[in-house]
Amino acid sequence: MKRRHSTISADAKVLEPKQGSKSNRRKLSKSSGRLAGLLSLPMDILFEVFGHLLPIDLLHLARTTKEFRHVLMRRSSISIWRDSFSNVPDLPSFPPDLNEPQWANLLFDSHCHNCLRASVRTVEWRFRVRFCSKCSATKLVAMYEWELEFSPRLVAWRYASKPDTKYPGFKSKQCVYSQDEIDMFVKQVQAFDLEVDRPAYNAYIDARRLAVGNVMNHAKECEEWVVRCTDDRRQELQNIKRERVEAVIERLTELGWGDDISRLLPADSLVSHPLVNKPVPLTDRIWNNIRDQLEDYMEDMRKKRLDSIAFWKGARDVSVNM
DNA sequence: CACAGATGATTTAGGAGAGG
DNA sequence: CCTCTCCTAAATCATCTGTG
Repeated sequence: MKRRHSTISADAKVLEPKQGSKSNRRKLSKSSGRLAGLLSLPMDILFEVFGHLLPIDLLHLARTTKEFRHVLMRRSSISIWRDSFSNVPDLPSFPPDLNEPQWANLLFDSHCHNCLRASVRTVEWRFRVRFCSKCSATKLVAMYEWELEFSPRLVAWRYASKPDTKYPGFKSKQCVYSQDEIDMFVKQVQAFDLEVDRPAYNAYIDARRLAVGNVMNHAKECEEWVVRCTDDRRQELQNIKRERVEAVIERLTELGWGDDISRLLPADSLVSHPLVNKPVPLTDRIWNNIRDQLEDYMEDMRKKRLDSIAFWKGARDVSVNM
C-alpha cells in the first residue's frame, strides 16, 4: 500500500472547517493572535508541545489557519501525530490504509463525513465513515445479495452480518453496502477486458478480497473498542453520580438533616432526586444553587413522615378503644 | 473591565423495551 | 420482525461568576 508523501492529508473533508456560531467566531478573532504566536516557537519546542495534545486537538488546530495546517499536515510532522495518538490508551490498531489525520477524524470527530452535521455518534467502521441518519439513507444502500450485479462473494463488500435495525426501512435479510464503494468497484471491474486480462482481473479480485477481509477484521476491533469505551464511560458517570449523592448527604447532614436522611423511604431516596441524580460533580456553586430546594424537600419528607406516624398512632388508639 | 471557565437550559442522537 | 415511545447522554449555546 503506497502512501502519498506530499502531505498527510489525503482527504480534503478531513480538514473541512467546522461551522462556528457567532460567539465562536468572535472568540477566535480575539485569541487568534496568541495562537499564531505559537508558530514563532522553534520547531523542536513546537513538536514537543503538539505531541502532548490529543489527536482531535491537532485536527482542530490544523483547521484553524493555513499556517497550522501547513505545519501539522506535512509528512515530516508525522511524529507529532504518533506522539499524540500515544496519549490515548487502548486504541484500536492503526489501519494501514488510512493516514493519521484521517484516522483521528474517524475516531474522534463527531461530524458527518458527508454533510458535516455535528453530533453524529454512529461510525460505520466497515466503510470507515461517520454518517448522520439522513446521509446514511442516501450513502448506504440495502440490497438482497441477488440484487448485486456481481457475485457477492466477489464483491465481498463489508455487508452487515445481522439485522441492522438502526436504518429505518432496511429489511433484516438485506445487506448494507456503501454506494460509493459499489460504484468504484463496478467501475474498476468493468475496466478489465476479461478476454485479455483474465489473470490481472483474478489478481485484482484476490487483492480485493484480502483488503476487504482486513478491513472487516479491523472494523470488529473498532466495534469492540467502542463497547469498552461506552462501558468505561458508563462506569465513570455512575461514579460521579455516586460521589454527588455522598457529597449532598454529607452537606445536608452538616445542616442537621442526617437523621431524616436515614429515615427516608426507598422511593423518596435522595439518590433519585432530580437535583442529586446528575452525572456532574457537586461544587460549592452548584450546592448554593440547589441547597434551598433540597432543604425544602427534606422539610416535606419530614412532614410526610410525622404525618404518617400521627396517622398510625391515631389508628392504633382507635383500635385499642374499640 | 475583559476574559476564561462554569453552569444550566435546550436540542439531538441513539439505545432499550413494549406492543402490534 | 418492525415501529414507536421513553429515557439517558452528549452537544451546543447563552448566561453567569470569579479572577487578574
